[in-house]
Amino acid sequence: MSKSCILKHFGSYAELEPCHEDLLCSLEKSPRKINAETVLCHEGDIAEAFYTVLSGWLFSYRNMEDGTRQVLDIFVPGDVIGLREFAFTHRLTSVAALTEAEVCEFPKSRMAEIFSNSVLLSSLFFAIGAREQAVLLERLVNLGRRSATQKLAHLTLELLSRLERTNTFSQNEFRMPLPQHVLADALGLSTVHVSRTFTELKEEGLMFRDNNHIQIPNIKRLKDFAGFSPYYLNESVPLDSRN
Amino acid sequence: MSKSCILKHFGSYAELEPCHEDLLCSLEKSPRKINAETVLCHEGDIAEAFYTVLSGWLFSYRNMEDGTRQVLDIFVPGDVIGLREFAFTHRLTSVAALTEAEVCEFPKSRMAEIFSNSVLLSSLFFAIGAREQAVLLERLVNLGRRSATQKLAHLTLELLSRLERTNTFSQNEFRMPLPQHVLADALGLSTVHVSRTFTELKEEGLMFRDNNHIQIPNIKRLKDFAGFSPYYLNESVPLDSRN
DNA sequence: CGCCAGATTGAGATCCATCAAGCGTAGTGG
DNA sequence: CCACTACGCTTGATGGATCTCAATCTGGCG
Repeated sequence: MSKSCILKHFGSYAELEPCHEDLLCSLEKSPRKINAETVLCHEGDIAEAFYTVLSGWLFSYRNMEDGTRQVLDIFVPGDVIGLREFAFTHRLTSVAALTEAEVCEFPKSRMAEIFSNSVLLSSLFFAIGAREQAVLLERLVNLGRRSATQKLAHLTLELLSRLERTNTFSQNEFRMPLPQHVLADALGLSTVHVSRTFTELKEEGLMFRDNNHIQIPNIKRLKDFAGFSPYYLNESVPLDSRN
Repeated sequence: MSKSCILKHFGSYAELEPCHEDLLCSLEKSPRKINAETVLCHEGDIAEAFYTVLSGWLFSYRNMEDGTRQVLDIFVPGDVIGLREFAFTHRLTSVAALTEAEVCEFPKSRMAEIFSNSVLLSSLFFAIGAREQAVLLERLVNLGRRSATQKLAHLTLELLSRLERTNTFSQNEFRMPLPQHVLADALGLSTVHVSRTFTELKEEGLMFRDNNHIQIPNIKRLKDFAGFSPYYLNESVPLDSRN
């Protein structure tokens, strides 16, 4: 976490040369701390910047008229927040922090520099947008055609898989700082049912949760159960680094 | 439909100059006809090209292990198919035609020409990707937090709104060539329930469907009912056309 | 005329939501 | 140190939305 986390993230897609690293770093302003449970931006705000996540977890959501809420993204270190608002003047969703977090602002207007100076970085940004789409797609499948237990297992596996990209840790346990009501709003369930679903997964021996700590005794068994295949997160076109 | 439909689509986002038009057109191969009900590509195929839709409707889907299916995109003339596979070597979904259709292949590898030759077109492609994300986002909200009647109304309004971008027609009726089982797979419902839902909407006087023909007596009332706001489809940053 | 796919309708079952109560832990103030 | 509170989680009972299975209907088409 010492250097720009975005470099680590981008570097996991393609070999970056110093000129690319300089350009990327020049876009990031100095990091800004956010407390847990605070809102970074509101739906409808003017959208002038992206954010890159240095540390901590955040999530985006939409508040519905009937008082319910839909959680749309969950952001972990290395992610870019708000890329999709490149095409919009206003924020499509609100964003709030789940834990204490650090983000770097990154003015939207400077994308033009990327596009005019580096084909590789243009491709990379485009690829990251494409990957975000793949994640949304998979979540659509999750909401549309899976049971509550599968939904919960699948989302957990997705997050575990995404964390493995930039962090390394024991494969079968990790910290997932999402309270049950956030999971509920991400999966289209009620918080009560999320609780029941966790106990069901526990009784099946598939997954254990204690105070935000997740433990998975047998990853393969859980993946089979949830219908999870990680290729939508990990397989990617190698991009060469000419320019 | 005489000229490239993609020009019309791209032109609706920004003022295109002749050089842009030439570059775009040079990417498109000659159109290819597809019969209704045939598969254009399969999940897992090598993904070497995008397609632009000249005419007709298509959809993308994922077949699940348990025999169910999730429909993920619905494509209408002017749309780009497969942009998100820029970052993947293999197709994430299968794509099939709903009606007789014409598509133009567009080799993925040539995106590099776009990135190196035109900042405007790079921005435009990026913006189109962002807009696709916004559509997926909204569909996530739809699946997660709305009732069956709202889901169906919302999807219909989305398609109507998207058609209005490139076509012009009477605002309160249009042809929507999606059989009920496709709607069911798009909304995470059973076909039986889609049928019931249509009759419910009919009884409420909100929406009528007869043989793929949709009629909406009072658009505003339906939008209120469905929680539909079109800003995620229509509002966009104006991009200037330098370079 | 018969057939087939799409659509409708009915009855019963299932999954999940809602409401309500209770539990445990962390924090707060007296 | 001890109420007191607040929040997240759990558990039970009940109801509702939607699914499944099955039968029927309709329109197009060979």
